[in-house]
Amino acid sequence: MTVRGLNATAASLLGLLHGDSLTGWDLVATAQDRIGNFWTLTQSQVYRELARMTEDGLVTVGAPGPRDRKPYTITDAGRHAFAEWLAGAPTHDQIRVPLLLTILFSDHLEPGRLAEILAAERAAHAGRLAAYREHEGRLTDDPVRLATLRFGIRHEEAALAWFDELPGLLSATTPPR
Amino acid sequence: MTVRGLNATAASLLGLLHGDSLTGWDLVATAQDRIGNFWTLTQSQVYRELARMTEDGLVTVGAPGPRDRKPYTITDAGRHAFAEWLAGAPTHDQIRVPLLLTILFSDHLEPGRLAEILAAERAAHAGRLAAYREHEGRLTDDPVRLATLRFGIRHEEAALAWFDELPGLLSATTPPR
DNA sequence: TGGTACATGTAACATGTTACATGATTAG
DNA sequence: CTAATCATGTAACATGTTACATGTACCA
Repeated sequence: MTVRGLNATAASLLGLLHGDSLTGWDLVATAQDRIGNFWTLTQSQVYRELARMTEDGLVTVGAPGPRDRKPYTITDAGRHAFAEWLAGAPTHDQIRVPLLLTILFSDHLEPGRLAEILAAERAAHAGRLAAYREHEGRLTDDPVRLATLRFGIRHEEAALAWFDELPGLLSATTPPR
Repeated sequence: MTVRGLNATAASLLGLLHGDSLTGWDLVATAQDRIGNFWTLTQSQVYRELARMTEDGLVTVGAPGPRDRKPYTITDAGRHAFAEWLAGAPTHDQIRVPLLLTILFSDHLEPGRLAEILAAERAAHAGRLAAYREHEGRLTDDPVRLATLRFGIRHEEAALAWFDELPGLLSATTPPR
């Protein structure tokens, strides 16, 4: 029951618990669906955070159902902790793009290999953009989800535009031997 | 001397060590300068990775200099491990945008608070973009660094465009009571 | 000679990842 | 009755963060 500060992962679980009670399994699925595009969390984390939040009195466990399903319900303390977390300034973004390291050190790479990597990465971004756009059409009713999806779309569009200007930027790299 | 796989953080240190030998302190500063915009690493991590890589024979420590400065030098094994890491497919991007959680759950927030948060975030992005653009002017000679910087610029431009379309997207959110 | 920047590192903890172990229910 | 899926969770490890402890050299 020690009071601990919420992290964003725990907070998002509490956010998802504001409606019905959900089991750990449900939470994994729901999180994947609702925030999976911009926030990853694993099964392990979910169960760990649930155990911790139970200890802290932010959620309560209901009686085990059919397959040992255990519904978690948010408490008033949980709502309060969530509201406090939500009203605080969001922490800084975390962006780590391994490809940029590859590019930065690409002089230690055979030229052909870089082109391969870039092509594969570009394709992955294009695929994600297409999936987002398809999703976009089916989200006309939910403004906040649309807003987060739009962020993803903008992000992927920017990535593609960048991929397309890359050859021009890097052409000077190739040493003229 | 157990062989361990490289992680991106260790690899980037090896990348930076391809020129001169550098001390842990130097590496922190150099990393901040060269990859700081898209890859964070702390002092603690640097010393930990250096200790580990020394154990693994990827780098060697030179004789302590003036202020107990210890120059680290990459070994052939280190170069090999780095080359192998670099040629591999980059791992997937890691993007975590806490603000998107804030927005997704913004119905639990007083309306005015959301506007405040958005304004502050937008300003932060605008500031970063300005800094990048200023930097851009002074980078005409280094194509790979320019390429990574351009990624940052594209990313920030996308963010700003998204902030500007946000009010329109979210206006439907406000329940008409 | 006293403060600042340099330079090392450890300790403790928080968070995230991967792999595994266990069993219940359901669908075919 | 058997395979797939649901559902729990632990263990071990990797990575990242924050705070602290220690001392050195330089500069005003």
